[in-house]
Amino acid sequence: MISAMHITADDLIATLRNNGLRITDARRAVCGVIARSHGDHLDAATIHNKAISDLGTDLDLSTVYRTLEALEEAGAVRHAHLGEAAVYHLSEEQPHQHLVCRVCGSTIALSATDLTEFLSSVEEMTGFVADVEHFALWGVCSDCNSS
Amino acid sequence: MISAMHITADDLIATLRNNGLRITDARRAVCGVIARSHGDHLDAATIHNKAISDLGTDLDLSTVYRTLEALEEAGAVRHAHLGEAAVYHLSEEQPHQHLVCRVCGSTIALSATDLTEFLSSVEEMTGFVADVEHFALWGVCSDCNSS
DNA sequence: TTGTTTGCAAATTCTTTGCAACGCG
DNA sequence: CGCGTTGCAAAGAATTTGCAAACAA
Repeated sequence: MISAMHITADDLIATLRNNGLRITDARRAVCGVIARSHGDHLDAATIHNKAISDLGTDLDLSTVYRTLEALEEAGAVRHAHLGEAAVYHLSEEQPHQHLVCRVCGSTIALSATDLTEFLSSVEEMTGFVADVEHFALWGVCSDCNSS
Repeated sequence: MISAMHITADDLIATLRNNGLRITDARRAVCGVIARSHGDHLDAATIHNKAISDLGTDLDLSTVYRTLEALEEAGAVRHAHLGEAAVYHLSEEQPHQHLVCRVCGSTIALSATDLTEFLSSVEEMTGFVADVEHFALWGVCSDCNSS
């Protein structure tokens, strides 16, 4: 199993191995980038770039996608849609709702505990259990609103 | 101005005209489809197909995109992201949050009045004014949850 | 007429897939 | 060694763009 507090690249690699997958340099690199990303949500292109510079050698973008898919299937990673491209993050991260400003593009993270009441009332009304992480909330931030 | 209760194709066409744009068969057709869509959120491909069958003649998809863009710039139409493709709807529609089930793909609409409390608390905490319409809320519906 | 729109084809962006060569276990 | 992985190149899906011909005003 995985330690709950701080996931390392080795934890992710162990996850892959435990799912019967082989460990390669490419996968080590992607796991390293994700593990270091704590808090950040990175898109495939960014992960790709970081992995290449870590690795020193080239690495195909499709391999990055396939590794992320494997990690997601293993339950260690999830993806969200905050804008154009999908962004990836560790699943153990505390759930939070992203608020993306349509004017300036800035992103605010709102802890899911602040949403508890809202989410239970949604569930009560509809039976729908929401995953706030997956899609951002679009709107206008206070800075852009006041100007 | 536009009547508040029920927007017609002519209203949309008038909006375009008032913005200095010319009225063409293609634009009339797209406006017709949008005006009839009341409540539905249609993607570009669907609007394209409906417009072609209304029109009887062919119509390029890029023209549909350009017309939708013009209507959006004029403020009469907005788009949202509920899944893969963008969906378009009249801006005068009552704001509602879409709940999209990640398992079965079904969509529930939740009126924004049910969200009022939530939205004001978000605004209070962050100054962020949310547009619930733009992104769906992802999750699992009650049917898929119970099975 | 004249500047706007359209159709067409091609480019873009993000993501997925087929396949032969490669390499982990 | 054998089968899972990779790189590469090509396919895809949604959307955008350049351009010459067609058209509204």
